[in-house]
Amino acid sequence: MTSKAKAALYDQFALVGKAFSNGRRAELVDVLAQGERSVEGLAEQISQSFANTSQHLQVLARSGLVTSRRDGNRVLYRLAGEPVEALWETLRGAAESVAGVHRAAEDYLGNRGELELVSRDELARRLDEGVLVWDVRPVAEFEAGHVPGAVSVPPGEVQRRLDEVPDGVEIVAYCRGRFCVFADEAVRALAGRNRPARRLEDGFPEWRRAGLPVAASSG
Amino acid sequence: MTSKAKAALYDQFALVGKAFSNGRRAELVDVLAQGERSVEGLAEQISQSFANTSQHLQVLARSGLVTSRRDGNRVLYRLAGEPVEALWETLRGAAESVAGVHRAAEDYLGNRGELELVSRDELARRLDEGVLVWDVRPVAEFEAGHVPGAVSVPPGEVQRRLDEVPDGVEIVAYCRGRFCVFADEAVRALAGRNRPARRLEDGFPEWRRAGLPVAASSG
DNA sequence: AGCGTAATCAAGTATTCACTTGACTAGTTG
DNA sequence: CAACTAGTCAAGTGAATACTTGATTACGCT
Repeated sequence: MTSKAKAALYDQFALVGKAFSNGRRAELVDVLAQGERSVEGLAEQISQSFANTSQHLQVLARSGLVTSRRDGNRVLYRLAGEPVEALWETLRGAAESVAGVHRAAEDYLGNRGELELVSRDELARRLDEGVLVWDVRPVAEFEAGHVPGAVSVPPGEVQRRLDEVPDGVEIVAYCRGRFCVFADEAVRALAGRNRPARRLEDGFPEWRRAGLPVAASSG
Repeated sequence: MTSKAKAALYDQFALVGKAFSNGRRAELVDVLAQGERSVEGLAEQISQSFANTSQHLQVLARSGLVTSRRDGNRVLYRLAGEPVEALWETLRGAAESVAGVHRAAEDYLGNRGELELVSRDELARRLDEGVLVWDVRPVAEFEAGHVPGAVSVPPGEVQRRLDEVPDGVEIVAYCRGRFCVFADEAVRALAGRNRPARRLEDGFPEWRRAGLPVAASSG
Protein backbone atom coordinates (compact mmCIF):
# COMPACT_ATOMS: atom_id res chain seq x y z
CA MET A 1 0.00 0.00 0.00
CA THR A 2 2.62 2.46 1.10
CA SER A 3 4.66 1.78 -1.99
CA LYS A 4 1.66 2.48 -4.20
CA ALA A 5 0.95 5.70 -2.35
CA LYS A 6 4.60 6.67 -2.77
CA ALA A 7 4.44 6.10 -6.50
CA ALA A 8 1.19 8.08 -6.63
CA LEU A 9 2.84 11.04 -4.92
CA TYR A 10 5.69 11.12 -7.41
CA ASP A 11 3.16 10.71 -10.21
CA GLN A 12 1.59 13.93 -8.98
CA PHE A 13 4.92 15.71 -9.18
CA ALA A 14 5.31 14.26 -12.64
CA LEU A 15 1.97 15.77 -13.61
CA VAL A 16 3.54 19.16 -13.22
CA GLY A 17 6.53 18.08 -15.26
CA LYS A 18 4.19 16.71 -17.89
CA ALA A 19 2.59 20.12 -18.24
CA PHE A 20 5.97 21.44 -19.38
CA SER A 21 6.82 18.42 -21.48
CA ASN A 22 5.54 19.87 -24.73
CA GLY A 23 7.05 22.77 -26.62
CA ARG A 24 3.71 24.37 -27.41
CA ARG A 25 2.70 24.28 -23.76
CA ALA A 26 6.01 25.84 -22.81
CA GLU A 27 5.29 28.63 -25.28
CA LEU A 28 1.85 29.09 -23.76
CA VAL A 29 3.29 29.43 -20.29
CA ASP A 30 5.82 31.93 -21.57
CA VAL A 31 3.10 34.08 -23.12
CA LEU A 32 0.88 33.74 -20.06
CA ALA A 33 3.77 34.91 -17.90
CA GLN A 34 3.21 38.30 -19.56
CA GLY A 35 -0.38 38.40 -18.35
CA GLU A 36 -3.90 37.17 -18.95
CA ARG A 37 -4.84 36.23 -22.52
CA SER A 38 -7.74 34.83 -24.50
CA VAL A 39 -7.56 31.46 -26.22
CA GLU A 40 -7.62 33.19 -29.57
CA GLY A 41 -4.69 35.43 -28.73
CA LEU A 42 -2.72 32.48 -27.42
CA ALA A 43 -3.43 30.36 -30.47
CA GLU A 44 -2.10 33.10 -32.68
CA GLN A 45 1.03 33.59 -30.59
CA ILE A 46 2.00 29.94 -30.72
CA SER A 47 0.89 29.42 -34.34
CA GLN A 48 -1.42 26.55 -33.54
CA SER A 49 -5.01 25.74 -34.31
CA PHE A 50 -7.75 26.89 -32.06
CA ALA A 51 -8.76 23.42 -30.93
CA ASN A 52 -5.23 22.32 -30.28
CA THR A 53 -4.49 25.41 -28.23
CA SER A 54 -7.63 24.90 -26.22
CA GLN A 55 -6.64 21.33 -25.49
CA HIS A 56 -3.16 22.31 -24.39
CA LEU A 57 -4.65 24.92 -22.10
CA GLN A 58 -6.83 22.29 -20.56
CA VAL A 59 -3.82 20.11 -19.89
CA LEU A 60 -2.21 23.06 -18.13
CA ALA A 61 -5.42 23.74 -16.21
CA ARG A 62 -5.72 20.11 -15.11
CA SER A 63 -2.21 20.20 -13.72
CA GLY A 64 -3.13 23.34 -11.81
CA LEU A 65 -0.68 25.66 -13.53
CA VAL A 66 -3.26 27.95 -15.13
CA THR A 67 -6.74 29.11 -14.27
CA SER A 68 -9.43 30.51 -16.50
CA ARG A 69 -12.37 32.85 -16.20
CA ARG A 70 -15.11 33.86 -18.56
CA ASP A 71 -15.38 37.46 -19.67
CA GLY A 72 -18.48 37.86 -21.77
CA ASN A 73 -17.80 35.98 -24.89
CA ARG A 74 -14.26 34.95 -24.31
CA VAL A 75 -12.36 32.80 -21.87
CA LEU A 76 -9.26 34.33 -20.33
CA TYR A 77 -6.41 32.21 -19.06
CA ARG A 78 -3.69 33.21 -16.62
CA LEU A 79 -0.92 31.55 -14.67
CA ALA A 80 -2.11 30.13 -11.38
CA GLY A 81 0.22 32.10 -9.15
CA GLU A 82 3.65 33.17 -8.09
CA PRO A 83 5.02 29.62 -7.63
CA VAL A 84 4.21 28.87 -11.25
CA GLU A 85 6.07 31.94 -12.47
CA ALA A 86 9.00 30.99 -10.28
CA LEU A 87 8.95 27.47 -11.69
CA TRP A 88 9.00 28.66 -15.27
CA GLU A 89 11.87 30.99 -14.52
CA THR A 90 13.85 28.25 -12.78
CA LEU A 91 13.15 25.78 -15.54
CA ARG A 92 14.53 28.10 -18.18
CA GLY A 93 17.51 28.76 -15.97
CA ALA A 94 18.23 25.06 -15.59
CA ALA A 95 17.69 24.50 -19.29
CA GLU A 96 20.38 27.04 -20.05
CA SER A 97 22.96 24.74 -18.55
CA VAL A 98 21.99 22.07 -21.06
CA ALA A 99 23.82 21.72 -24.35
CA GLY A 100 20.83 21.63 -26.66
CA VAL A 101 19.39 24.87 -25.42
CA HIS A 102 22.53 26.78 -26.29
CA ARG A 103 22.42 25.61 -29.87
CA ALA A 104 18.71 26.17 -30.28
CA ALA A 105 18.98 29.58 -28.64
CA GLU A 106 21.81 30.58 -30.94
CA ASP A 107 19.92 29.47 -34.02
CA TYR A 108 16.96 31.53 -32.94
CA LEU A 109 18.60 34.54 -31.35
CA GLY A 110 21.82 34.84 -33.30
CA ASN A 111 25.08 36.02 -31.80
CA ARG A 112 24.34 38.22 -28.83
CA GLY A 113 27.95 39.03 -28.07
CA GLU A 114 27.72 42.68 -28.98
CA LEU A 115 24.37 43.34 -27.31
CA GLU A 116 24.77 45.44 -24.22
CA LEU A 117 22.49 44.80 -21.25
CA VAL A 118 20.98 47.16 -18.70
CA SER A 119 20.26 45.75 -15.27
CA ARG A 120 16.79 46.10 -13.78
CA ASP A 121 18.19 48.22 -10.97
CA GLU A 122 19.88 50.64 -13.32
CA LEU A 123 16.77 51.06 -15.42
CA ALA A 124 14.61 51.52 -12.32
CA ARG A 125 16.92 54.30 -11.12
CA ARG A 126 16.94 56.07 -14.46
CA LEU A 127 13.25 55.80 -15.29
CA ASP A 128 12.53 59.49 -14.72
CA GLU A 129 15.81 60.76 -16.15
CA GLY A 130 14.91 60.90 -19.79
CA VAL A 131 15.71 57.38 -20.91
CA LEU A 132 13.39 56.12 -23.63
CA VAL A 133 11.96 52.67 -22.94
CA TRP A 134 10.61 50.52 -25.76
CA ASP A 135 8.23 47.67 -24.97
CA VAL A 136 8.70 45.40 -27.95
CA ARG A 137 5.87 42.96 -27.31
CA PRO A 138 2.48 42.48 -28.94
CA VAL A 139 0.06 45.21 -27.91
CA ALA A 140 -2.07 42.85 -25.81
CA GLU A 141 0.88 42.10 -23.58
CA PHE A 142 1.80 45.76 -23.25
CA GLU A 143 -1.74 46.53 -22.18
CA ALA A 144 -1.72 43.80 -19.57
CA GLY A 145 1.19 45.52 -17.85
CA HIS A 146 4.46 47.27 -18.68
CA VAL A 147 7.37 49.28 -17.31
CA PRO A 148 6.09 52.74 -16.33
CA GLY A 149 6.72 55.25 -19.07
CA ALA A 150 7.54 52.64 -21.68
CA VAL A 151 6.11 53.13 -25.16
CA SER A 152 4.60 50.21 -27.01
CA VAL A 153 6.48 49.32 -30.19
CA PRO A 154 5.07 46.00 -31.37
CA PRO A 155 7.56 43.73 -33.16
CA GLY A 156 6.27 44.50 -36.64
CA GLU A 157 6.55 48.25 -36.20
CA VAL A 158 10.16 48.56 -35.12
CA GLN A 159 11.45 49.51 -38.57
CA ARG A 160 8.72 52.07 -39.12
CA ARG A 161 9.39 53.85 -35.84
CA LEU A 162 13.16 54.05 -35.85
CA ASP A 163 13.10 57.68 -36.92
CA GLU A 164 10.83 58.98 -34.24
CA VAL A 165 13.60 58.61 -31.69
CA PRO A 166 15.02 62.04 -30.85
CA ASP A 167 18.76 62.47 -31.05
CA GLY A 168 20.91 62.02 -28.00
CA VAL A 169 18.45 59.94 -26.04
CA GLU A 170 19.39 56.46 -24.96
CA ILE A 171 16.87 53.68 -25.69
CA VAL A 172 16.31 50.62 -23.56
CA ALA A 173 14.28 47.82 -25.16
CA TYR A 174 12.71 44.83 -23.50
CA CYS A 175 10.29 42.07 -24.35
CA ARG A 176 9.21 38.77 -22.83
CA GLY A 177 12.37 37.49 -21.26
CA ARG A 178 15.92 36.47 -21.81
CA PHE A 179 15.10 34.28 -24.80
CA CYS A 180 12.86 36.74 -26.56
CA VAL A 181 14.15 38.02 -29.92
CA PHE A 182 12.07 41.15 -30.32
CA ALA A 183 14.20 43.32 -28.06
CA ASP A 184 17.38 42.04 -29.74
CA GLU A 185 16.04 42.99 -33.14
CA ALA A 186 15.05 46.43 -31.95
CA VAL A 187 18.44 47.09 -30.39
CA ARG A 188 20.25 45.94 -33.53
CA ALA A 189 18.04 48.08 -35.74
CA LEU A 190 18.59 51.13 -33.54
CA ALA A 191 22.32 50.51 -33.38
CA GLY A 192 22.32 50.36 -37.18
CA ARG A 193 21.16 53.98 -37.14
CA ASN A 194 23.77 54.92 -34.58
CA ARG A 195 21.31 55.28 -31.75
CA PRO A 196 22.63 54.39 -28.29
CA ALA A 197 20.44 51.37 -27.58
CA ARG A 198 20.69 48.63 -24.98
CA ARG A 199 18.56 45.75 -23.93
CA LEU A 200 17.07 45.19 -20.50
CA GLU A 201 18.29 42.02 -18.81
CA ASP A 202 15.55 39.39 -19.02
CA GLY A 203 12.07 40.77 -19.70
CA PHE A 204 8.87 42.12 -18.27
CA PRO A 205 7.81 39.18 -16.06
CA GLU A 206 11.17 39.24 -14.29
CA TRP A 207 10.80 43.00 -13.80
CA ARG A 208 7.38 42.52 -12.22
CA ARG A 209 8.54 39.58 -10.12
CA ALA A 210 11.41 41.69 -8.80
CA GLY A 211 8.80 43.97 -7.24
CA LEU A 212 9.58 46.93 -9.48
CA PRO A 213 6.82 49.36 -10.47
CA VAL A 214 4.35 48.35 -13.14
CA ALA A 215 1.86 50.35 -15.18
CA ALA A 216 -1.26 48.98 -16.84
CA SER A 217 -3.30 50.48 -19.63
CA SER A 218 -6.03 48.02 -20.45
CA GLY A 219 -9.61 48.98 -21.22
CA MET B 1 12.61 29.93 -40.63
CA THR B 2 12.53 32.04 -37.56
CA SER B 3 9.26 30.48 -36.49
CA LYS B 4 10.79 27.03 -36.77
CA ALA B 5 13.79 28.10 -34.73
CA LYS B 6 11.45 29.54 -32.12
CA ALA B 7 9.53 26.29 -31.87
CA ALA B 8 12.83 24.43 -31.62
CA LEU B 9 13.93 26.59 -28.70
CA TYR B 10 10.75 25.90 -26.77
CA ASP B 11 11.08 22.24 -27.65
CA GLN B 12 14.43 22.32 -25.87
CA PHE B 13 12.82 23.75 -22.77
CA ALA B 14 10.18 21.07 -23.07
CA LEU B 15 12.92 18.46 -23.11
CA VAL B 16 13.70 19.43 -19.54
CA GLY B 17 10.02 19.25 -18.66
CA LYS B 18 9.82 15.87 -20.32
CA ALA B 19 12.55 14.58 -18.05
CA PHE B 20 10.26 15.26 -15.10
CA SER B 21 7.13 14.04 -16.83
CA ASN B 22 7.31 10.52 -15.45
CA GLY B 23 6.84 9.52 -11.85
CA ARG B 24 9.72 7.07 -11.85
CA ARG B 25 12.08 9.68 -13.20
CA ALA B 26 10.90 12.11 -10.54
CA GLU B 27 11.74 9.47 -7.95
CA LEU B 28 15.16 9.00 -9.49
CA VAL B 29 15.88 12.71 -9.31
CA ASP B 30 14.75 12.74 -5.69
CA VAL B 31 17.11 9.93 -4.78
CA LEU B 32 19.96 11.44 -6.78
CA ALA B 33 19.44 14.70 -4.92
CA GLN B 34 20.84 12.80 -1.91
CA GLY B 35 24.04 12.01 -3.75
CA GLU B 36 25.69 9.79 -6.32
CA ARG B 37 24.27 6.29 -6.77
CA SER B 38 24.73 3.20 -8.90
CA VAL B 39 22.07 2.00 -11.29
CA GLU B 40 21.48 -1.00 -9.10
CA GLY B 41 20.90 1.08 -6.00
CA LEU B 42 18.56 3.36 -7.88
CA ALA B 43 16.58 0.48 -9.36
CA GLU B 44 16.02 -0.88 -5.90
CA GLN B 45 14.95 2.47 -4.47
CA ILE B 46 12.30 3.05 -7.12
CA SER B 47 11.19 -0.60 -7.28
CA GLN B 48 11.76 -0.95 -10.98
CA SER B 49 13.59 -3.38 -13.17
CA PHE B 50 17.22 -2.88 -13.95
CA ALA B 51 16.66 -2.26 -17.65
CA ASN B 52 13.83 0.17 -17.11
CA THR B 53 15.83 2.14 -14.57
CA SER B 54 18.76 2.30 -16.92
CA GLN B 55 16.54 3.60 -19.67
CA HIS B 56 15.04 6.27 -17.47
CA LEU B 57 18.51 7.35 -16.46
CA GLN B 58 19.45 7.70 -20.06
CA VAL B 59 16.45 9.91 -20.68
CA LEU B 60 17.61 12.09 -17.80
CA ALA B 61 21.15 12.09 -19.14
CA ARG B 62 20.02 13.05 -22.62
CA SER B 63 18.15 16.03 -21.24
CA GLY B 64 21.31 17.04 -19.39
CA LEU B 65 19.93 16.69 -15.88
CA VAL B 66 22.24 13.89 -14.76
CA THR B 67 25.75 12.81 -15.59
CA SER B 68 27.40 9.45 -15.15
CA ARG B 69 30.89 8.12 -14.58
CA ARG B 70 32.29 4.66 -14.46
CA ASP B 71 33.85 3.39 -11.27
CA GLY B 72 35.36 -0.01 -11.95
CA ASN B 73 32.48 -2.27 -12.53
CA ARG B 74 29.62 0.07 -11.88
CA VAL B 75 28.25 3.24 -13.36
CA LEU B 76 27.50 6.05 -10.95
CA TYR B 77 24.91 8.70 -11.71
CA ARG B 78 24.57 12.12 -10.13
CA LEU B 79 22.59 15.29 -10.70
CA ALA B 80 24.26 17.60 -13.20
CA GLY B 81 24.60 20.59 -10.91
CA GLU B 82 23.14 23.18 -8.63
CA PRO B 83 20.54 24.45 -11.15
CA VAL B 84 19.07 20.96 -11.36
CA GLU B 85 18.74 20.70 -7.59
CA ALA B 86 17.12 24.12 -7.54
CA LEU B 87 14.73 23.07 -10.27
CA TRP B 88 13.64 19.94 -8.42
CA GLU B 89 13.10 21.94 -5.26
CA THR B 90 11.07 24.59 -7.08
CA LEU B 91 9.03 21.99 -8.91
CA ARG B 92 8.01 20.30 -5.70
CA GLY B 93 7.19 23.67 -4.23
CA ALA B 94 4.96 24.57 -7.15
CA ALA B 95 3.36 21.14 -7.08
CA GLU B 96 2.37 21.73 -3.47
CA SER B 97 -0.01 24.43 -4.58
CA VAL B 98 -1.80 21.91 -6.78
CA ALA B 99 -4.82 20.03 -5.49
CA GLY B 100 -3.76 16.51 -6.43
CA VAL B 101 -0.48 16.69 -4.58
CA HIS B 102 -2.18 17.42 -1.28
CA ARG B 103 -4.35 14.34 -1.53
CA ALA B 104 -1.54 12.10 -2.70
CA ALA B 105 0.76 13.46 -0.01
CA GLU B 106 -1.82 12.87 2.68
CA ASP B 107 -2.44 9.31 1.53
CA TYR B 108 1.26 8.63 1.68
CA LEU B 109 2.36 10.66 4.67
CA GLY B 110 -0.72 10.59 6.86
CA ASN B 111 -1.78 13.46 9.08
CA ARG B 112 1.26 15.52 9.96
CA GLY B 113 -0.59 17.96 12.17
CA GLU B 114 1.03 16.87 15.39
CA LEU B 115 4.56 16.56 14.03
CA GLU B 116 6.78 19.30 15.32
CA LEU B 117 9.46 20.74 13.08
CA VAL B 118 12.94 22.03 13.81
CA SER B 119 14.30 24.70 11.51
CA ARG B 120 17.68 24.23 9.86
CA ASP B 121 19.05 27.23 11.69
CA GLU B 122 17.98 25.93 15.08
CA LEU B 123 19.49 22.53 14.44
CA ALA B 124 22.71 24.08 13.13
CA ARG B 125 23.05 26.11 16.34
CA ARG B 126 22.40 23.16 18.60
CA LEU B 127 24.54 20.60 16.81
CA ASP B 128 27.23 20.53 19.50
CA GLU B 129 24.86 20.87 22.44
CA GLY B 130 23.91 17.28 22.97
CA VAL B 131 21.02 16.91 20.58
CA LEU B 132 20.79 13.46 19.01
CA VAL B 133 20.36 13.54 15.25
CA TRP B 134 18.95 10.54 13.39
CA ASP B 135 19.57 10.19 9.67
CA VAL B 136 16.68 7.97 8.61
CA ARG B 137 17.76 7.23 5.05
CA PRO B 138 19.23 4.15 3.42
CA VAL B 139 22.86 3.65 4.39
CA ALA B 140 24.16 4.51 0.92
CA GLU B 141 22.66 7.95 1.16
CA PHE B 142 24.03 8.52 4.64
CA GLU B 143 27.47 7.60 3.41
CA ALA B 144 27.26 10.01 0.49
CA GLY B 145 26.81 12.86 2.94
CA HIS B 146 24.98 13.71 6.18
CA VAL B 147 24.52 16.24 8.93
CA PRO B 148 27.70 16.25 11.09
CA GLY B 149 27.28 14.06 14.15
CA ALA B 150 24.14 12.38 12.88
CA VAL B 151 23.84 8.64 13.39
CA SER B 152 22.57 6.43 10.60
CA VAL B 153 19.29 4.70 11.42
CA PRO B 154 18.05 3.16 8.17
CA PRO B 155 14.26 2.99 7.80
CA GLY B 156 14.00 -0.71 8.63
CA GLU B 157 15.94 -0.38 11.88
CA VAL B 158 13.98 2.36 13.56
CA GLN B 159 11.96 -0.02 15.77
CA ARG B 160 15.01 -2.00 16.81
CA ARG B 161 16.93 1.07 17.90
CA LEU B 162 14.30 2.96 19.85
CA ASP B 163 15.73 1.79 23.15
CA GLU B 164 19.28 2.89 22.58
CA VAL B 165 18.23 6.50 23.01
CA PRO B 166 19.36 7.76 26.44
CA ASP B 167 16.76 9.44 28.60
CA GLY B 168 16.38 13.19 28.56
CA VAL B 169 18.00 13.75 25.18
CA GLU B 170 16.03 15.34 22.41
CA ILE B 171 16.08 13.60 19.02
CA VAL B 172 15.87 15.32 15.66
CA ALA B 173 15.16 13.06 12.68
CA TYR B 174 15.53 13.87 9.02
CA CYS B 175 15.48 12.07 5.69
CA ARG B 176 15.24 13.01 2.03
CA GLY B 177 13.01 16.02 2.06
CA ARG B 178 9.67 17.40 2.97
CA PHE B 179 7.76 14.53 1.36
CA CYS B 180 9.84 11.75 2.82
CA VAL B 181 8.02 9.45 5.28
CA PHE B 182 10.96 7.87 7.07
CA ALA B 183 11.56 10.78 9.42
CA ASP B 184 7.85 11.01 10.19
CA GLU B 185 7.74 7.36 11.13
CA ALA B 186 10.78 7.68 13.34
CA VAL B 187 9.39 10.71 15.15
CA ARG B 188 6.05 8.97 15.71
CA ALA B 189 7.72 5.84 16.99
CA LEU B 190 9.91 7.84 19.37
CA ALA B 191 6.95 9.90 20.55
CA GLY B 192 5.14 6.63 21.27
CA ARG B 193 7.86 5.90 23.83
CA ASN B 194 7.64 9.38 25.28
CA ARG B 195 10.91 10.54 23.79
CA PRO B 196 11.08 14.21 22.89
CA ALA B 197 11.43 13.91 19.11
CA ARG B 198 11.03 16.40 16.32
CA ARG B 199 11.57 16.40 12.62
CA LEU B 200 13.93 18.64 10.67
CA GLU B 201 12.19 20.88 8.17
CA ASP B 202 12.70 19.45 4.68
CA GLY B 203 15.63 17.05 4.38
CA PHE B 204 19.30 16.59 3.72
CA PRO B 205 19.56 18.10 0.21
CA GLU B 206 17.97 21.32 1.45
CA TRP B 207 20.41 21.35 4.38
CA ARG B 208 23.36 21.01 2.02
CA ARG B 209 21.98 23.55 -0.42
CA ALA B 210 21.59 26.03 2.44
CA GLY B 211 25.36 25.93 2.82
CA LEU B 212 25.31 24.24 6.24
CA PRO B 213 28.11 21.85 7.24
CA VAL B 214 28.13 18.36 5.82
CA ALA B 215 30.05 15.24 6.80
CA ALA B 216 30.82 12.30 4.53
CA SER B 217 31.80 8.80 5.46
CA SER B 218 32.16 6.86 2.24
CA GLY B 219 34.88 4.36 1.59
C1' DA C 1 41.39 -17.28 -21.00
C1' DG C 2 36.96 -17.99 -18.57
C1' DC C 3 33.43 -16.65 -15.26
C1' DG C 4 30.55 -13.35 -12.74
C1' DT C 5 28.68 -8.86 -12.09
C1' DA C 6 26.91 -4.28 -13.63
C1' DA C 7 24.89 -2.05 -17.11
C1' DT C 8 23.22 -1.19 -21.77
C1' DC C 9 20.93 -2.43 -26.11
C1' DA C 10 17.21 -4.33 -29.11
C1' DA C 11 12.79 -5.81 -30.10
C1' DG C 12 7.98 -6.15 -29.00
C1' DT C 13 3.44 -4.46 -27.04
C1' DA C 14 -0.06 -1.83 -24.83
C1' DT C 15 -0.84 2.84 -23.74
C1' DT C 16 -0.65 7.67 -24.12
C1' DC C 17 0.09 11.95 -26.86
C1' DA C 18 -0.28 15.65 -30.36
C1' DC C 19 -2.67 17.19 -33.78
C1' DT C 20 -6.68 17.26 -37.25
C1' DT C 21 -11.44 17.62 -38.59
C1' DG C 22 -16.10 18.40 -37.78
C1' DA C 23 -19.88 18.86 -34.59
C1' DC C 24 -21.54 21.22 -30.51
C1' DT C 25 -22.32 24.90 -26.70
C1' DA C 26 -22.30 29.51 -24.41
C1' DG C 27 -22.65 33.93 -24.82
C1' DT C 28 -23.52 38.39 -27.76
C1' DT C 29 -25.64 41.24 -31.38
C1' DG C 30 -28.94 42.52 -34.82
C1' DC D 1 -35.36 34.50 -33.01
C1' DA D 2 -31.43 33.92 -36.33
C1' DA D 3 -26.65 34.83 -37.17
C1' DC D 4 -22.18 35.36 -35.30
C1' DT D 5 -18.15 34.75 -32.31
C1' DA D 6 -15.25 32.33 -28.93
C1' DG D 7 -14.40 28.20 -27.14
C1' DT D 8 -14.98 23.23 -26.09
C1' DC D 9 -15.88 18.32 -27.13
C1' DA D 10 -15.45 13.87 -29.67
C1' DA D 11 -13.44 10.80 -32.69
C1' DG D 12 -9.69 9.35 -35.41
C1' DT D 13 -4.68 8.71 -36.82
C1' DG D 14 0.27 8.38 -36.69
C1' DA D 15 3.99 8.88 -33.51
C1' DA D 16 6.10 8.55 -29.05
C1' DT D 17 6.31 6.34 -24.26
C1' DA D 18 6.85 2.98 -20.57
C1' DC D 19 7.71 -1.27 -19.52
C1' DT D 20 9.02 -6.33 -20.50
C1' DT D 21 12.11 -9.98 -21.96
C1' DG D 22 16.21 -11.68 -23.80
C1' DA D 23 20.57 -10.72 -25.86
C1' DT D 24 25.09 -8.17 -25.73
C1' DT D 25 28.93 -5.33 -23.91
C1' DA D 26 32.35 -3.68 -20.27
C1' DC D 27 35.02 -4.50 -16.52
C1' DG D 28 37.12 -7.24 -12.58
C1' DC D 29 38.71 -11.48 -10.54
C1' DT D 30 40.90 -15.85 -10.52
